[in-house]
Amino acid sequence: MANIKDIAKKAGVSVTTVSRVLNNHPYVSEDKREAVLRVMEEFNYQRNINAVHLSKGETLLIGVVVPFTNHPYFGQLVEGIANEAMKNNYKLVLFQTNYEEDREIEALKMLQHKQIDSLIICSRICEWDVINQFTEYGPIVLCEDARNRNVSSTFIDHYMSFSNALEYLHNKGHQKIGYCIGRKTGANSRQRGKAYADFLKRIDEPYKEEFIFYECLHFEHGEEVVQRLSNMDNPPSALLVTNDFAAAGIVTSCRENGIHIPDDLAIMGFDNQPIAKIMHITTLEIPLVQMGRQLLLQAIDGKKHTHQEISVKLIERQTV
Amino acid sequence: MANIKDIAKKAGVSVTTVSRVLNNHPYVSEDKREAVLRVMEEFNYQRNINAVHLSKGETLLIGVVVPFTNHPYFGQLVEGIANEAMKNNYKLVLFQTNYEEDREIEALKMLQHKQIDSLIICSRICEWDVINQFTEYGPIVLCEDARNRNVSSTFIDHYMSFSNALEYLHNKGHQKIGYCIGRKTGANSRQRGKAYADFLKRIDEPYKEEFIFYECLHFEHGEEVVQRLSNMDNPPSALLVTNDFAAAGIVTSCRENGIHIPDDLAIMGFDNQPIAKIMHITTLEIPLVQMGRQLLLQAIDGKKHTHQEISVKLIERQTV
DNA sequence: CTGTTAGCGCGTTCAA
DNA sequence: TTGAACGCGCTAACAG
Repeated sequence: MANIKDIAKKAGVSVTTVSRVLNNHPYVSEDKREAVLRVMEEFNYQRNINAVHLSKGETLLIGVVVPFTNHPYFGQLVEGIANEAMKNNYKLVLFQTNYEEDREIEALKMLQHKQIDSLIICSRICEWDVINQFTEYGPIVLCEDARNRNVSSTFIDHYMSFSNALEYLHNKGHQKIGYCIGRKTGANSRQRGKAYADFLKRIDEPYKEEFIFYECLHFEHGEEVVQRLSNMDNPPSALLVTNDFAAAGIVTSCRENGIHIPDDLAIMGFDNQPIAKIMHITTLEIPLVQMGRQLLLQAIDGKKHTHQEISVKLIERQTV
Repeated sequence: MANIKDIAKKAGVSVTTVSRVLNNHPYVSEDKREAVLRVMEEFNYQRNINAVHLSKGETLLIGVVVPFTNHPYFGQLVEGIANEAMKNNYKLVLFQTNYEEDREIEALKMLQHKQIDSLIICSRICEWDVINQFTEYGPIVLCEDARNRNVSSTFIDHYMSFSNALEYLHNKGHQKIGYCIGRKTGANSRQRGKAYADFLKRIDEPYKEEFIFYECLHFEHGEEVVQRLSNMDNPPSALLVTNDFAAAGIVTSCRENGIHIPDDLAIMGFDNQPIAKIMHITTLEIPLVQMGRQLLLQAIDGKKHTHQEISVKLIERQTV
C-alpha cells in the first residue's frame, strides 16, 4: 500500500506537504494541494492510523469494561456510552469480563500500554489497590461512588435509593421484606446490603439470610425465586428486585403459581426498563442511557477527576 | 516513560536483545535476560503497543458491527464472539450502528486504515457494493448467507427454517398464519419474507400485508402486536415471532387480554432464549453463542473465505 | 548467542 | 510556503 513518501515523490513535493494536506494545515499552495490530492486518489492512498497513533501517542479508543454484554442493564449503559462516543469521534473497545479479575487487568493494561486513551469500568470485581496502580496511565471512570478516589465517577446513591424503596414498601404495610440482587459483593451491592440491614434494625425486624436472593440477573431467574418462596413457611410479603427483567420473571412465575400480586406478594423493580411498563411493575427509574453518556464524557474529558451523582425516581404502578 | 532503547543502554545490551526477551525469543543468555528484566522492573518499563502495531502491521483488534447493543439476539452473538476473542488474545472494537450506513462505513474504514485486523458484521444496512470496496483490506465476516461473495460467513438457512416452521404450524391445523420480524429489509428478513410468500402460495392462501408485523424487537413490542390483533376482524390463528422476547411479550399481553394460547392464538418463537423455556414457548433454537464463536474464528483465520451453515432445531413446548 | 541497522508510516521542528 | 531531517518505539533481517 502506498505511503506518504510514495505520494510525496509522485506529486513532486515533500512528505511534510503531504502531511499538511492530510491534516488540513494552512500554508499549502492550492496547486500543490491539488496535486497531492490527485496522486492520493490515483494511488488509493490510505493513511496508516497506527503510525498516527504512534506519532501522536493517542488512539481515540476508549475501553469499556462490563461483566456481561448480554444483559439489559449493561446493554443500556453501553448504548449510552456508544452514542456519545460516536458523537465525539471515539470508538469503543469492549471488555467482557464475566467478573474475572484477569480480564479487568487486561483492560487496565491496555490503558497502561496506551492502546486505549481511557477506560470506563461499568462494574468490577478487582479491588481498589489494583485500580490505583493504573490511574497514572490515563483517565479511569467508574460507575459507582468513587468520590474519595483517584478516578472519575458517575453514580447512584444506592444506599439512599434502597432505603427509600424499603421505606416505601414499609409504608405500604409491609414488614417482612426481602430482596433480589445480582451478586453478593460489589460496591453497589454492598451499599444496598447495608441499607437493608440498617432498615431492618430501624423497624426492628430480624435479619434473615433466606430473604435475600442472589444471582438474580435475568427474566428466567424469577422462576427460581418463586420456587424458593413457595417452599418457605414464612415468606416475605414484599420483594425489592434490583432488575426489572428479573422482576418481570417473578411476576410471570407468580401468575403461573397462583400467587397474587400485589396482595400475596408485592414486587418493586429497578431501572424502569420498558418491560416494567408493559407489565405494570412499580420500579425505581435509573437513567442508564444518560449515565452512559456521562461516563463517556468524563472519559474523554480527563482534565481532572469529576464525580456526578445521578438521582432516581420512583415509578408507581401496580405491583406494590 | 522509558523505552526499549533506555532499557538497552542501562542493561548494557542492544535493543535487539531487549526486544528478544520482550518477545520470548530463544538465543538470549540467561544472565543478559535477567539483567534486562531487572532494568525493566527498575524503570517500570511499559512497551508501547502502538509501536508494535506499526511495526507488525496488525493490532489484535477485531471490529464488531451490531445495530444495537441492547438486544438479546446481538447480546448473545457478541457474547460468543467475545468469549472466543478472549481465548485467542484478541480484543473487540464495538460499532453500534443503529442501522445508520455511515456508522458501518466508519467500521469498514477502520479496517482499511488497519486499526482493526478484521471486521465482523452481525447485521447490516449497507449494500454489497459498499462492502466490496473494502474486502481487499482485510477479512470481513458476515452473519448471513454470503456464499457467492468475497467474504466469509456463518449463517442460518432462514428460508428453509422459516418454511419448516410454517409447515409445522400448518400441520398443526393452522391456515391463517402471520409473522413478526425486526425489520422489513435485510438479507435474513428477505429470505424469511420469501419463504412466507412461497408458503402461502403452496397452501393457496392470499398474502395479507396486515398479517406481518415489523419492528418486533423487544418484549414490549408484544403489546402492540396484540393490540393490532384484537382490532382485526379476521386475525391469524398462529404467529411466527422471530425473537423469543417479543414472543414472550405477546404471550404475556395475550394473557392480560384473555386471549388463550395456543387455542386462540399459537405462538412460535425464535432463538430459544432462556425466557422461552420459562414461558414454555415453542421455538426454533438458533445457537447464537456458538455462531459468535464461529464468526470470530473466521475473522482471525482470514486465510481464505469460508462459509459455515448452522442448523436450527425445533423445540416443542406449549404455545403451539 | 549478540548487535547493527534499516525499516514501519507519519508528525513536527527548524531553517530556508 | 516549503522541505530536510529527526523522532515516535519496536521488529527483524543480516552479519558476526
